[in-house]
Amino acid sequence: MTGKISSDLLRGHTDTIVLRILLEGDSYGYEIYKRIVDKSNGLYELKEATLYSSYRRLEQEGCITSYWGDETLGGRRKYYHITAVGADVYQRNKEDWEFTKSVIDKLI
Amino acid sequence: MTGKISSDLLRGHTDTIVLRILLEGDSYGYEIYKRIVDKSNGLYELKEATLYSSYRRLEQEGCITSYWGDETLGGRRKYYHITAVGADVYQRNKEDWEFTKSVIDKLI
DNA sequence: CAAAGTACATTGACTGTCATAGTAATATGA
DNA sequence: TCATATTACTATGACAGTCAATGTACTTTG
Repeated sequence: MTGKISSDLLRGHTDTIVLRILLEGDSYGYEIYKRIVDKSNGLYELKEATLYSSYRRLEQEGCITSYWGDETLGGRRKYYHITAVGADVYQRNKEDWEFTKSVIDKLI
Repeated sequence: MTGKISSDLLRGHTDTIVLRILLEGDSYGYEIYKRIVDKSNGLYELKEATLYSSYRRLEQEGCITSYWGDETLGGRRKYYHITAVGADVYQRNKEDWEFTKSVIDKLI
């Protein structure tokens, strides 16, 4: 057991995981990153670059919107908010995951 | 539910699935393809091109060996045989999959 | 005051999947 | 018989998600 997950097995789940976190409330990039590391007990080592490209993708698709926090001093934070579209996509992705799991289990 | 699996969710499983089939005995490219379609009730629509690149990869890594069948007439068949290395890799991949499943389930 | 942590972002490389195309033989059905 | 489907293998180039590397800039900690 390597203790980390190959990026090929992660592929395609990043967006869903981000949406999942945003369902619990608005959050910003770095915090989302931290939440994922925490939630997976440090086992899911997805990289910041991967997340930022996920944010861009999700925003382009209308799954999330963004706004700057009102921190007047210190690092500015870009907050993300999940849209109705995003919630739908999350649900669908979750179902796809359950389905995929069962098929892979049959084949492996 | 689309009824098919997105290629991002499949990614990384092809090799393991091929190894799984070869554990049951030698087989050739096109038959392996058919077996996978069958086993998944047509739900796992992986493409031939994907499989052939998997064969190449697996052979380069020493996971499988190949030999031509002795069909004197008709389409020649290239048979694949799993090696000890391949069996090891299969086991490891299977464990990785179980592990990945649990982490993704926690995050999704 | 240096180092670590927070917070955002870009670039270009890598890799697995797949669309497309091609070759060539056999079997089937009209 | 002739067209079509099926079997069987292969190469090429595009695409997309992940990530390593790198950068900026501010704050906190030792």
